[in-house]
Amino acid sequence: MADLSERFFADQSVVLPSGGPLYLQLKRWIEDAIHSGQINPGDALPSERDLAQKVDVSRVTVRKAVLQLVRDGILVQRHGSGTFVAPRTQRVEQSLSQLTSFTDDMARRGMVVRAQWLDRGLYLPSPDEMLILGLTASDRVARISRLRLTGDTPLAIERASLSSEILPEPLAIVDSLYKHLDKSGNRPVRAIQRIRAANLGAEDAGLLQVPEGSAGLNIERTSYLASGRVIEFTRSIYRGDTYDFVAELRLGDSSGGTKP
Amino acid sequence: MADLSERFFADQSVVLPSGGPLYLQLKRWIEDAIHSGQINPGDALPSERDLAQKVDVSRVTVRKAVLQLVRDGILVQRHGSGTFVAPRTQRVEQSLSQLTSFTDDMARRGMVVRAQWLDRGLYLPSPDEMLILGLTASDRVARISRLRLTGDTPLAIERASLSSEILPEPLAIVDSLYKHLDKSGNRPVRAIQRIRAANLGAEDAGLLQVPEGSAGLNIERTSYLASGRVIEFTRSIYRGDTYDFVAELRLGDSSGGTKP
DNA sequence: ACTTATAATACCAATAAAATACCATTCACC
DNA sequence: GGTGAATGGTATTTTATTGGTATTATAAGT
Repeated sequence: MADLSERFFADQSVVLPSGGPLYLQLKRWIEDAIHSGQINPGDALPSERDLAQKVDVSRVTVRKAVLQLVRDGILVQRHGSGTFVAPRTQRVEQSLSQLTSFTDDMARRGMVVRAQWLDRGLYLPSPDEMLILGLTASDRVARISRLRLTGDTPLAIERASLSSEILPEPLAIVDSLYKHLDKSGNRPVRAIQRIRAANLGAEDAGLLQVPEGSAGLNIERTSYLASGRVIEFTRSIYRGDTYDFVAELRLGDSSGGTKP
Repeated sequence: MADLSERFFADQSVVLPSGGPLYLQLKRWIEDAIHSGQINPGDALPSERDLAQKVDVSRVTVRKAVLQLVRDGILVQRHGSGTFVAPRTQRVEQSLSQLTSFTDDMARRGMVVRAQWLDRGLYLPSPDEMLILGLTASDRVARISRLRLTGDTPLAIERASLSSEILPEPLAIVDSLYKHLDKSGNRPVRAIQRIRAANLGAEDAGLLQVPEGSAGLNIERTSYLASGRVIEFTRSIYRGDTYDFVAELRLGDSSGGTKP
């Protein structure tokens, strides 16, 4: 603890970045310390009282700065334990979530992506859909399927299923499904994704313009609202030869224990 | 805040890293004693009560330090017998479990996984290996490949490539590649992973006992040292029908930070 | 004059750290 | 083979440190 504060305050003088209220100066300063690598994910911040004494402000002022950083997901607090820099995994997950947005992901690779509707409509739910979306046989399910392409090269097939209660008019979707959901207040906050390899059947292979039996990436994603309710179930099939899925892993440190 | 330096100094002339909780200071002291050769693998530590009395802390405090070292694989305890320094080969780096997650992952599904060597040796590097590992045509590359199976069902093929500088004797590997690397001080801290679908060629399909052309998950992983240097490059091929890859995503919040 | 944001003070609650007392196992010795 | 002194293992309690909250004072903006 004392050690950390020493490190923490070693380079910078006790003079805060100027301008604005104290707690904002302090917030910016902590952010800088994290971004510049002086404090790393998993590290503990000095206790609020230590920080306050060192910078010579009241503890509540420190707290106000810290709380904003907690709200932003930069810091994590544990009552009775301490304040810690949030693990990078959250940020990795955030970057993974951008896979959610197919268009963004491809645009990052310099490709212009267009979509072509395959189907939009209300149907009787399949057993799978009833099970996952929690529907009864008398409910209706909204299905949206489209083909993603760059130029004339098909890249992926997306088939989304939602309760008709959430998406009563599938034809009303013009832009992104997620934007549409967001406008109606149904915003997914969490998703479980399963990736596996599969050989493409005749229909999918035809749509993707590859030989039947070619390898494809099969990604199933179930999205949840903050309430925990399932909002959407999507099965995507990517051509194995044009799409890959990149992720960064951070290998943990075994050095243990509770950080003071 | 208490500091044990003086107490240690009284009996042993060891400079103790000061600061932090007592049990952490003690833990660091024991680690140093082992690393500096004052205690050797196989040797017994003083009993917990003796240590406690010598350092003048409670036995539970000693125990907390010892338990962490046991958890890290540095020490081994035998009820009624004593505490001993673990032989080097037994030390398990928990941190690497995320990398060698294959076994854990399968174990979690109730499967017992075994491995079968396909190849271990030094070769002339392929262009890919030269590029990724930073080798010249006159360097040699160490290749390790093995088949993972449950019972008699093959699950995956792993092919790792390393610089011969890092792994001069591939045949010396008996257990885990990562344990071996750790012993020689080459410890990966970061990895980039690429997942894609691919149709299996004749050789791989034969090893995995599936028809040629079946879909497989192709995972390429490049591991980095803390210095940023590439240490290892692994291509794994999983059977598409027996392995899937599940991940949880947290969908980011687009709302910005504070607006003063 | 009133509201708002900021900052300080004092106190509450949860957790970790450390100490105490007691239980279970091993193993040398009789 | 029994027996006891050694060992590690566990439960409970006390204390210190941490974040959490309510209240109050002050300065700036309207």
